[in-house]
Formats: sequence, C-alpha cells, structure tokens
Amino acid sequence: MTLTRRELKREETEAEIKEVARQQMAEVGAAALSLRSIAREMGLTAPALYRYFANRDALVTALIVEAYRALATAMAAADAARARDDFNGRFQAIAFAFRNWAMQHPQDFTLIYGTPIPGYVAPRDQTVEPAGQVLQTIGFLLTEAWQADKLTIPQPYEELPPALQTSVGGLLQDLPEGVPASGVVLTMSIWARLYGVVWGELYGHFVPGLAESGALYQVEVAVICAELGLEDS
Amino acid sequence: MTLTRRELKREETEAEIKEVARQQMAEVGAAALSLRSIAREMGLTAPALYRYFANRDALVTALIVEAYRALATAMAAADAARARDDFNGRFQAIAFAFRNWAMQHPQDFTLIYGTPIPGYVAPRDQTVEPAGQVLQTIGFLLTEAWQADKLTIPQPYEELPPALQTSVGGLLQDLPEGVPASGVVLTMSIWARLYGVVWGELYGHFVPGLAESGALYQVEVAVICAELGLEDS
DNA sequence: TGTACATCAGTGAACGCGCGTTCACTGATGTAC
DNA sequence: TGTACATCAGTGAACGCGCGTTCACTGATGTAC
Repeated sequence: MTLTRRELKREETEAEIKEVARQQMAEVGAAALSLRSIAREMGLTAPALYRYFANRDALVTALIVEAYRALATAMAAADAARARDDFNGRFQAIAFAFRNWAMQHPQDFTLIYGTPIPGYVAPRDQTVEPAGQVLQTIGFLLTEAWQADKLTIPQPYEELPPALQTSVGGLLQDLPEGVPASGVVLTMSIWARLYGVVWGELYGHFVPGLAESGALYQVEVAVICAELGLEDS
Repeated sequence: MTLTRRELKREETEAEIKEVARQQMAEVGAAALSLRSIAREMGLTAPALYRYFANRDALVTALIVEAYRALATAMAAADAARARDDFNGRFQAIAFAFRNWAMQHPQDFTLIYGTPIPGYVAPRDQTVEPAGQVLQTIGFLLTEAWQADKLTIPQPYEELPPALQTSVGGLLQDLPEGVPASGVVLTMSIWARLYGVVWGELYGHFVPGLAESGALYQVEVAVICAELGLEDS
C-alpha cells in the first residue's frame, strides 16, 4: 500500500513534532514541555498540533512508548550481537547498552524513569507492555543462562518471603514456561542496580569526576557478573 | 538570647512557608512549585514571601538542604540505636531508615534524588555537604566494620581501575584516616542499590503489588549483607 | 482527461488561566532616651 | 513611664510573560465519476 503525498507529509510532520518535543525536554524538562513552544519552533500555530495529537498528554504518552521501545531495542540488539552461549558477554552487552542509551538520550531516560510528570497519568494499556520489554531483555538472558545451568542464583532469592512468592506468582503465567520466581525477582533487582548507578552518574549523586567516566558502572557490572557466576567464556 | 515576639513569629512563618511548599510539591511536583500558590494557601499576598526568601530558587535550596539533613539524621539515628559491634543490625537499620524516610516523605525524596528542577541550579556550597551526610552514614559504618575486621569487600572493589583510583584519591583527604578507596566506591555502590529499589518501588517500575510491601527491598538488603559478610550477630 | 466534491492541514482570534518579581505604601512592633 | 523614631511584615497594583484548548475559517490535496 503506497502512501499519498499528504500521508507521507503527515508522517514527517508527526515525527518532527516528536523530535522537537525531545529537544525541548532536554532544555526545559518534560514537565515544562509545551505545545505552544513546539509549534513556535516548527513555524506553526499551536492549534495545528491538535491535528496530530489529541492533547499534550497524548504526545507525552507517544514519547514515553517510543523511549521504552528504543531502549529495549538497543539492549536486545546488543544482546543479539553476542554468541548465544556467551552469557557473561551477553550480560555485559545488555548492561552497557542500557547505560549508553541513557547517556545518549538523557531526556528520554529521564522521561521514563525520572520523576513522573505531575498531573500526567500514563495510560496503563499503552505503557505497561513497552516498559516490560526492557525488563524482559534482562529476564530472557537470565532464563537462558539458568536453563543452560550457567547461572548461580544468590541464596536469598531462592528463599523468597511468602509475600513475594504470591506477587510474582501471578506474573509467571504471562512468562515462558520454566521461569522460576527467583529469576523474576533477580531481574528486577538487577535492573534496580543498573538504574541506580546510571541515575547517580547522570545527575551527580556521586563524587564529581568519578561518575562521568562510567568506571563505577563498569565495576558494578563486574560485581554482578561475578555474583551470578557468569564466568568469562 | 531571647527572641522578640516579632522574631518568633518570623520563624513560625518561615517554617509554615516551607511546610506549605512541601505539601504543594506532593500535589503538583517540585517543578510546579509556585510562590503565588503558597501565598494563596497561607492567606498572604505573593510579595510577602520575599521578606523570607530572596526568590523561588532560594526557597527550593532551603527545602533541598533540609531534606538531605532530615534523611541523614533519620539514618544516623537508626544506626545509633544499635549496639556498636552489631554491624549487620546497624546496616539493616540504616537501610530501612533510608527506605522508610523515602516512603514517608516521597516529595522530599523526589526533590533531592528525582529529576532536577529545570532551570534551577543547586548552589554547590550549600547542597554538597548535606548530600554527603547521607553517603557518610553508610560510609562510617563500613569503615568501622572494616576496622573491626568484620567486612568483606567484594573482589572487584579491591581491583579498581586506575581512573577510579584517581577520582577517589582526592576525596580521601577529606575523610578520616584509614578509609580505603575501595570503601568509598563500595559506599556509592550500596547507595545506588538501595536507591534503585526504593525508586522503583515508589514509582511502580516493578511488577504492580510487588513493590508496595517492601519485600523486594528486604531481599535486596539481605543480599547486600551476605555479600559484605556482615553475619547476624 | 476534466470536473465536482470531500477531506483535512493549518490559521487567527479568543477563552480564562497562572506565573515571578518590582515598587511605593501602610501600619504594627520594637527600641532608645 | 512616655514619647519620638526606626524597623520591618505585609499590601495592592502593575509589569510582561506563557500556557492548553476551542472555534469558525481558508485553501490545498486527493478522489469518484
């Protein structure tokens, strides 16, 4: 199916709106993202944007969904570039793809993982699935390593308190067969670790100078690899 | 030195401004914090607030400094309540004080550790020291445990890359004698881990239902304790 | 191939709103003698 | 104890600004016959 000139132009304009929006987020933050200033930047009047997005929140939702997708894609692509049985290399690739994407797209990273925009409520039916893709990239790797008997799950994850068992239980039905509850918890734990270091680096919560290089992140990734028993192959 | 009625009232009003500001942050976020709406809430006109703070940024700075101080104090108090040689108990106390304070004061926690307010630049001479107090609470404990030979520093922290050695080196001069570079890096790594889980819980980046209980945090703290060799005493 | 009609991107004016900050001022509180 | 003066909390008007969203509209693009 070919697109008419009009439809082509429409897609271009829609993409440009999102691009300008991303620039604006970088400059003034997602909370101050304004349709009027996007329109101004594009040489349009503000009402014109309503041809493309029902309102400001709809634009924000689109940006959030694309950001999650882009991050998950970057991580999955890094993973795919390694040999399937090189679990150590795959984890490192995923972890650094996570950090690199964050450093290259700080505004998008902040949009999805920073302070929620006040007054904006993310529509769950649109954002939950893309958000899950990020976690799944880590989760799939762990599952494969586990099935290949190349993953050591630290003791406390094996002895989950009942409350956690129950919460995770419901989730397991939506996941491939054979994934242990401890793996799900481990996945989130690892995400939190990677996220914490990246956020601290990004906004200077550590010692100045130390963060920018990513050296701290490198050490942290090495520690995680060691703890999971993902030996160098 | 006794305060006059006027001075007393001044302190009350200043405290009330900050209190109302904290409420507003909870409702609309720190980025949308507005002097006019604070004044409205207090039954004052907006210019009156300029008797207390030079401008909006000065108020924000005061809130940030107080938040760091309150968090650090809560953590230090929890630490102080345990026997000095119960390093495992002390770490748990500090870690849970961190989480509890965050859950009880989400707006303050978000103010200091969330997305920076666009356009606001924190004056380093006022915020760096209080921010450091939080990290120091963890750092002091590790130092004491290390000196008592009750701390196992995971291998990768002992073999820091040169870049990290250098960055941390400058910092060591401001710290008590005998603190190893690995301890500084370990401190930040632990902060990042605790922070990552708390933030994920606070804003729902994990599986719904799983986060609220704090069960995930509990497991994470247990894992850290085990890794550091802080055995139950 | 040409014409009549439908679609739809974008305009310009308007709505009602909120913001930080300044300024000259009033009137209460505090102080010095 | 009483009076003159200084201090300072708070007011009200004004400055210039930006925002999301609606509405009736123009004019270009696309389509059906």
